[in-house]
Amino acid sequence: MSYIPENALIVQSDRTILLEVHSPTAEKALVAIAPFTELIKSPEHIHTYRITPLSIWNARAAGMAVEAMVEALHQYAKYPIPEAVEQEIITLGSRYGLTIIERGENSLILRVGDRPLAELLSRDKHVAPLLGKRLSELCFEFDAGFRGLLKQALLAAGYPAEDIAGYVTGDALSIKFSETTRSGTKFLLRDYQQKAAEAFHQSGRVQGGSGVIVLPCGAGKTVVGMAAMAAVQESTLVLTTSLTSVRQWRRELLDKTDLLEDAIAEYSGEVKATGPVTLSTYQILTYRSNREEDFPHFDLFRARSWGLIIYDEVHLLPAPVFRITAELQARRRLGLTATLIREDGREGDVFALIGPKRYDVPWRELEGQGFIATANCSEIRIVQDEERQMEYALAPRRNQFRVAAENPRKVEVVKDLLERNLGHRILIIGEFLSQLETLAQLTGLPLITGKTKQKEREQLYQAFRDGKLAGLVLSRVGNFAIDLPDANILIQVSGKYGSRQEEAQRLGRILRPKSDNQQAHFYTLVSLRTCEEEFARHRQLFLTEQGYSYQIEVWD
DNA sequence: GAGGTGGTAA
DNA sequence: ATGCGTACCACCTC
Repeated sequence: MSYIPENALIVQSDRTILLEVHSPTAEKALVAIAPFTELIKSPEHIHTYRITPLSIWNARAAGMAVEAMVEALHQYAKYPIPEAVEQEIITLGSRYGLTIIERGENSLILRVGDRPLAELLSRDKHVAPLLGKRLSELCFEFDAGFRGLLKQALLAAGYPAEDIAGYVTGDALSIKFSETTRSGTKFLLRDYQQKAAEAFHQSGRVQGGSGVIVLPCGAGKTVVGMAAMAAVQESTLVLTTSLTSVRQWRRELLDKTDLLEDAIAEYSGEVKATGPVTLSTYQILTYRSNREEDFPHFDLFRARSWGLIIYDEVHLLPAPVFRITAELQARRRLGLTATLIREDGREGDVFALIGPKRYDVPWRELEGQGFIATANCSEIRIVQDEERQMEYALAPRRNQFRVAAENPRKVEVVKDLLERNLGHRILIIGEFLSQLETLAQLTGLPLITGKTKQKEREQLYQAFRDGKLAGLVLSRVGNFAIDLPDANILIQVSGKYGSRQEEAQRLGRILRPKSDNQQAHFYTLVSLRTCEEEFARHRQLFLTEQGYSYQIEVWD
């Protein structure tokens, strides 16, 4: 058995790949395998990647040959590659492109690579009903309305289609980036943003595109969306998760492009307008007054001739929107996200209906180039007063978490941290309103909760942005308020059961690059000898998996 | 602008 | 691991 010690990879038969970070060939190995694998975790010494059918097909869609994938593994593997893994890459990888959707004279055509597959598919339970007349041994005609459904069915059958049938031309829209933003600073599209937009616009064999761009939080996904709009030059529908996000898009569009106010419309609960560029939310689209009814706001998709539909945070796209997207396959579609992983496991629908992954950049790389900040994480463990310990011990189990979370001694620690980080931009985030109210009072910082009026929020954000406020106290609104500017210290006084999602979002808050190169710091406060410790362990795991270092301090 | 509904976190 | 209970969002109607 051959063994090459200087190689960085260990390929295992469960389709995971271990990468030894300190190996001399680690960097090259990573570049070689990144296109067809997914990162699972990245603690300090060994990173874990995984090969999945979708990761292989994404690479194929990006033009990577099956042989190149196998070769990458052979070249950098420390031990021989398990036969099964090589076989899987070859069989799955070579399926991509065996089915092609193309434009016929009056309809769409499914072209199949070989006869056995044509027979197989024409008998497939889900594929067959969507196919129309068989034009030849290898070609089937089908109804253009089934384009999305057919791609879903083919993917489910294990033969993802390459769709080169092209797109309709939407209403023309003139949009370009401004050289200077309206706020007066010089605007330059970053290299990776440019590449991402190009990868989208020139992907596949047909000009213009469909697909997903994956970028970490804070890397400027909105800007990439705008670059795609500038490339397409047709009217655009932007779908987002929240109103805040809608407003953010509007602000960014006005700030960085030559679009005028009137060209950008908002379709929301408040205003139902459409324009050459229309911004809306998933929530209004999925609204209906009762379960049997149709979705009244789906008309928005037909309101204009959209040349491009942008799905912001595409990993959160709700199921009904998938359904309508299946009918909109002739429109260009761009998905933006920080992660392709969906909680409901419908990654395949994103692949089939929005499109393959067209571009991504590893977090580390952006960190290295200074586009997102590096973060230090500390956990501060705080002893409870004896009285409090008794209260904790006697509390019914379901209340214990709250007792621990609201440990009054956390206030001292917060005050100390405020002093230690004088002059920094500080956010304090917590779970329980009563605790946050106390904290706000004692620190003299303003509190923002769900009840705070939108207008007041914006004023406070602005004051914080201008440096007139040293810090803000936030309830869970802080998880969503994406327009919070440049903070570099985040203090988490209580959190939900160590929720990973929440942790990631909150961490993302402070990952925007700091002009003065200050390190971002994430503190989380935990009461000693309480259930908070367990949740903390959870979090440590998460942080280290994500490649962040953390320290523990004890406060007593 | 208030108050209700139904969704989400996970 | 899960899920209780709490908090929040965005929609609707009036």
